[in-house]
Amino acid sequence: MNSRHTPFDDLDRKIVTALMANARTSFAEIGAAVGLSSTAVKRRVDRLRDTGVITGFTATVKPSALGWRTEAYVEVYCEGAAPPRRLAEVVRNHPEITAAMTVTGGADALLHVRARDVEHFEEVLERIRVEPFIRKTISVMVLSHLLPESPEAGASQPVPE
Amino acid sequence: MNSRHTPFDDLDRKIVTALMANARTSFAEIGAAVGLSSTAVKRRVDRLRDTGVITGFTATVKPSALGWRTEAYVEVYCEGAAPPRRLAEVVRNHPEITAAMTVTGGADALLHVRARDVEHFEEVLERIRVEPFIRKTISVMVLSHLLPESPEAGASQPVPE
DNA sequence: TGTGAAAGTACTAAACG
DNA sequence: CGTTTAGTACTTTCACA
Repeated sequence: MNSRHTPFDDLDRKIVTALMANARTSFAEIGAAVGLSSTAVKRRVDRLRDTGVITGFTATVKPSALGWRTEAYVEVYCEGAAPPRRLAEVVRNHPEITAAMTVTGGADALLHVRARDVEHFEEVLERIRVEPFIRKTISVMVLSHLLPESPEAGASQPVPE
Repeated sequence: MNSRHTPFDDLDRKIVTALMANARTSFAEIGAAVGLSSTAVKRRVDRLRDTGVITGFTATVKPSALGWRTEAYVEVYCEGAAPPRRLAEVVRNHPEITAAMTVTGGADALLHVRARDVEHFEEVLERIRVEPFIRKTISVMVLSHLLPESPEAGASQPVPE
């Protein structure tokens, strides 16, 4: 996971693009497309993983198929100066939070939340609101997607239905 | 891509979880973990792909390593009733938009935008603002992440640095 | 659905330009 | 960095319970 500035050439770009399109493409097939032997491709992929450019390979799944049918963004307003370290701890306590970041604008942080349904979402919101530092939240529910959803594998684990 | 309600048991859940953790795990290894032969695992994975539960396999990449160093959410306000169909067309014209959805609240839509830097982001914003229907935008820049970033492979293609 | 066997591929490491 | 070679492992199809 060495994140130093290693050179990153056109071949690497093409390899990364191929693996993003299909993480199970064989090294030989990638090699044929970029003009390299399969072992050379493997060596580059190993290096891209070591340097932290490629962080993993994941199956992309339709969240609704796993039982996550409700999605929302929650703007979080904190008491006084919000220490990002403490906020990060709070965020990790709630598995339904699939992304969280500090932001510019009126709110201190923005959370992306997935829940089974609206009832579940309300329960998550209540849990978040009683955390220390949290003064106020404003929720924006997602109605429909205008682009095909990106994987977002990290936190969307299957839920029992 | 048949999205019918096919039964989805514990075995399927475990297989999906294993493939989300590592899309290159062999069928034999998954089988050993869930108590199935490799051929049985393959058959289930094939079915999960056919039914649209698993939509693909992708490499997860650190966006900053590909040259995307600026990230923002853009709330979009439209003129009159915003037709989602037309909005979807607009959104597809800008490759920097990595996610887009209609939402509740004051705004009509929320866009997730990635750019190389602030200058590039400003250029994207200007392009979006001159689209028909768009009346106003409010940008929220992402400062830092409180959770490890999820893949989001879809639109983050490598950019030349 | 499950299993095992067999054929074809792919992965990986080693040796070398 | 690149290549080829060679052994091992994985995938895939097929026949069958």
